[in-house]
This record gives sequence, structure tokens and C-alpha cells, in this order.
Amino acid sequence: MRLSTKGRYSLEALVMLGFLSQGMHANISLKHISQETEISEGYLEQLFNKLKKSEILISKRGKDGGYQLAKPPSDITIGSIFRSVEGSLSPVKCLDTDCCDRSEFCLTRCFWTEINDEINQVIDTLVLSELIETYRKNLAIGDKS
Amino acid sequence: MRLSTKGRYSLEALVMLGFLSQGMHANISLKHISQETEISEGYLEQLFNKLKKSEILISKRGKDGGYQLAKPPSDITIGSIFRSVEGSLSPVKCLDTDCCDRSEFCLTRCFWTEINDEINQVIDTLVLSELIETYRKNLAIGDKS
DNA sequence: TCAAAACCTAGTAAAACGGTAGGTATTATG
DNA sequence: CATAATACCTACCGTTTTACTAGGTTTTGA
Repeated sequence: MRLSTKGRYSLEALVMLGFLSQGMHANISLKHISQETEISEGYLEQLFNKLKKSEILISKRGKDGGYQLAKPPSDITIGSIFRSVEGSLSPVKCLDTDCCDRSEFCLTRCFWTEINDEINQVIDTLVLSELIETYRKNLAIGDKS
Repeated sequence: MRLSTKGRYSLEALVMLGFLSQGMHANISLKHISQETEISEGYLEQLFNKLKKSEILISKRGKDGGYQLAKPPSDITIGSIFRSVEGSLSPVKCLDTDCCDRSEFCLTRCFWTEINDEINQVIDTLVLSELIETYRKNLAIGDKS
């Protein structure tokens, strides 16, 4: 039931990316995001690679290159981010691979499916723009104090 | 977000135990459960050890010894089973350890808390007796065909 | 041409996973 | 009292995953 750091880091990085590029169409470099989030550049690179393949990010190479969100952040669900970097999110493997041949397993499978659906419902409803907005607000509060 | 086999095995074993001991107060041996579930006896032993500590199981040693549920299965939530064998179920570690000092992290923490609550709500509402019942029904259907 | 960036490949230490092996302690029964 | 069945305990162990790091190549704008 535990997410690895991949999911958490990706989310933090994308929130940061979204925040930094708000309103503009500038490319944000890995270096920049790495500095802001304190996530190592190399590790971030691997995550961003996956996020590119999932069409959550686009990139531009060369000088002044960097990354941008491929879509408006209101179209990017948290679930799509997690699935992109973590692989399947289903609580047990046999939901993915259909490995069972006994009725006991079928029982638990039904049960896992239920849990799985509930989790997916949560993370596929929440959207990146909401988190960016929350971040912006948190930051404003932090500045005042 | 993925559960290891510990959670799945434990659940399967407890459903089986509950099913086998329905109505009676007999002790069910590890060997018996291992045979029915095809989970290795040694591995099962480790899981049952944890489930004992969580007061989900009780045991009796010596000949004719074995395990019983410590409470009626309607009082055993799936969540308590998972937590017993998997440790914390929170999606990210920083929910447990309070490791953050930056506002970004606080943002994500808020978010994780939300997801966490939803997951817990699902697994703490579902109860072992329901799964045993489902198993019993599945078995009946299997017998007919 | 040069510097900054993405892109690519490989390695790696540590932890977790999914067990196995082999013993000790306890208990009902013949 | 001996025995067999059981829980209980400790340790080990191969494999996979995690969370990185290192060191290069390619692209691009100025």
C-alpha cells in the first residue's frame, strides 16, 4: 500500500514545475527543479523520462531547453502521474497478471478489485492544478509570517 | 501503493482459518492451513506470529494445538490485518515520521493525508466475516458446476 | 564555437521480499 | 513415561527493488 519515493518526488517536481511556469511558456531546466525541490538531478531525470513517455511532460533540448507540462495542469490527474513512474498501482500483482486458478484466490481478487477501484477513484479525480494552487496558497501564508 | 504478499497471504489464511473453524472452537494447525492455501508453512508461521501480537489470533501449543481467531470475525477489520503484517500502510513514509521542514513537503503531506484517509476508510470498514461469507458462497457455486 | 541543456547507459550499495533450515518447548495421548 | 504433533524461535539466503551516482553523447541558441 506504500508508494515509493518515485511517486512523491514526481508529484513534488511537477507541482514545482507547474508553479514556476505559471502563465508563461518557458522551459524549466532539471537543474532548476532539482534546486527547488532538493531532489537529485540524476534521479529526477529518470522520473521525467517516464513522464515524457506518458505524455505528461514535453522537453526541449539544447541551450535554454528544459521541460514543460504537455497539457494544462487541470488535465493531469495524480493517478496518471503515479502510474507513469510507479507502474501499476494495484495492491496485489494478481490483479494485473491474472495468475489465479483457485476459488480462494478469486475471492481475494474480488476484494482487491474493490479496494483498487476506491483508490483509483481518489487519485484519478484529483488533478495537478489543485495541488499547484494549494502550494501557491501555502507559500503566501509562509511569506506573511 | 502495492501490497506485498504478506497482506494477501494473511488475508487468505485468515479467511481459510475462519471458514474451517466456523461454528467450532477447534484449533487449526499451520499445516492444515498451509495445505489448503498452498502457502509455505514457514512463511505462514512468521505472519501468524505478527497476527498473534496484534491480538488477531490466539494459539495453543502441543498436540492438537493450533490457531484460532482471537475475536469474532465480524470484529476483525481488514485494515488491522494489513497493518499487523505490513507495518504502516500510509502511502509515503513522511506521514509516519514527520520528516519535513519545507512548505512544499507540507503541501504534499496534506495531500497524502487525504489519500491515506480514504484508503483507511475502505479497509477499516470491511471486516473478515464478510470475506468468509463470500468465500463460502463462492465455494457453493463451485460445487454445483 | 561554446556552453547549457536534454538524453542515454551502466553500475551499485542498501533494503525489502519471499522464503528455507533446523532447532527448542509444550502438550495430549497411548 | 515415551512419543508424536504442534507452536515457537533464530538465523540465513538468493533475488528483486529502491534510490541513487557516474560519465558519457547529442542537440541547440547565442
